[in-house]
Amino acid sequence: MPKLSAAYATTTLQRPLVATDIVLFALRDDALQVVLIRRAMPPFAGKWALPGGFVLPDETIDHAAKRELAEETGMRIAGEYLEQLYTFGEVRRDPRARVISVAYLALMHGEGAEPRGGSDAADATWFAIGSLPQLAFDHADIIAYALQRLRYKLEYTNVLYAMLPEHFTLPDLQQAYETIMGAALDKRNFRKKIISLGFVKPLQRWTQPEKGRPAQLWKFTKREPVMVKTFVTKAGG
Amino acid sequence: MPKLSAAYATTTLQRPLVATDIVLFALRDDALQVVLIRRAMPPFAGKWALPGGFVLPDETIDHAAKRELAEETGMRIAGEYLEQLYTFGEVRRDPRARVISVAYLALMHGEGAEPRGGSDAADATWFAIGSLPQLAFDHADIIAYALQRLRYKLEYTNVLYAMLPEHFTLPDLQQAYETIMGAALDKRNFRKKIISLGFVKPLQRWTQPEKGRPAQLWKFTKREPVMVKTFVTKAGG
DNA sequence: ACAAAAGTGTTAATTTTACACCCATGG
DNA sequence: CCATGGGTGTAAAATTAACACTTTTGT
Repeated sequence: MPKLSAAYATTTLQRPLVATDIVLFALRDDALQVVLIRRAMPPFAGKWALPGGFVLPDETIDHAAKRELAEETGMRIAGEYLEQLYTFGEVRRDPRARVISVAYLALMHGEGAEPRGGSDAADATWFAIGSLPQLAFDHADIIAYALQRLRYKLEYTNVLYAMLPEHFTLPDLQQAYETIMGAALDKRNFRKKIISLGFVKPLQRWTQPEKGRPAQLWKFTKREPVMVKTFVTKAGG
Repeated sequence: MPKLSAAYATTTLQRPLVATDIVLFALRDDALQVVLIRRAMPPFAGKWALPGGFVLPDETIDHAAKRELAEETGMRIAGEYLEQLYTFGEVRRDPRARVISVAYLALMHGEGAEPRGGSDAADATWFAIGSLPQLAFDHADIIAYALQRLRYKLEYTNVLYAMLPEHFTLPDLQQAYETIMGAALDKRNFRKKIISLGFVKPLQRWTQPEKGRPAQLWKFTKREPVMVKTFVTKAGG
């Protein structure tokens, strides 16, 4: 194996370290929530933070993200959604050492998904986006960035498949959009739009509500990321 | 300063290293071109690669990107455009060691901007996107990703300000779009669109061409990133 | 029959597309 | 007056936005 350049080798003891932080969102109790852990170790011991940790030498960054999430919260991103967000590299973002963190956006459906602390996490639980505690490091920035990205993605992808159960009603789906976007949508226009995009298809099944008319159940046509076919300006003349 | 956890400290000698690679695009000779360097050192000595290098302990990643670009090519990203793209972390992407690379997208206007080799670069020059040489590492993937990102950005931002001179004609601007998107656009519709977006404003100056009618000069209203005000679904009902 | 929630259609406004000729200049 | 490239408008089509009543069920 060829050696690294002499110039870089001399700085070896102060190289930046590489970590990953995961913003795992789910819809719970009609709110967008994120999993946080209570840090067991300094710095910021006792403070809430995103799950995450250092990337090991023989794993990809994606793998580190999934592993740390599982270790610290018990949550697994299986058929759900995991996407690299951004790499945060301010020099003093971690008081211990120079740590560069590759942040991830993860989505899952949150009903019945209870995190449990583990590893470096004294505790782990969901927080609604609107009532986050004070956070360690630059994790508030990371969450804000993740939320912005999620909102953009809702506009032109089907990523919501990861946040809803396999079968759902259109009012459920609309509720999910509204909760995440923080805005009310017109029911008729919403339905027309979402159906015409082809993201969802109806089942021959209906809910059995205690009150009100039963709602038809739908499913996503694909449970993998699909983009709207925008983004091709037209030719001509 | 608090210490890192014992578990992580034991892996200290094989921590991932952090580098940055820069995809610097410019429009030259009616083509989208990218700066490549010829590697002076192994691995891939003699092969073409993106400019880039390791992140030093006391600099941000953005800074490392600018510094390495300057060292290896002599090019400076001043009032231009620099954006973090994606972090590439496959375990064996660098045969020397575990190297994680934070890739950047940089844009500048390329007329009269001649790179020169330096530092670890035996040579540095522009290549048209359509005729790239064989590339070291996963740099072909990185360029492909950067190109995709640039094309998306053209659709909803004014980033082209970084790739055009301060004053330009609308045919120049259209040509730039077409070159990057790889598609022809209708002249009248293009003008209506770009003007209605408010990205550009006309000057009271005209070109003095050798042939044909003089063209009016325009400038960008803002020489900083601005997004189209899309991305807000409407409320109601 | 009432309360609750689901479902449905039409019109106006806006945006996007298609398309062809006239204008200003230099040689 | 010709060649070259710049500049312009309008109508059709598609998309988006606004908006209110009827249906189904359980009690």
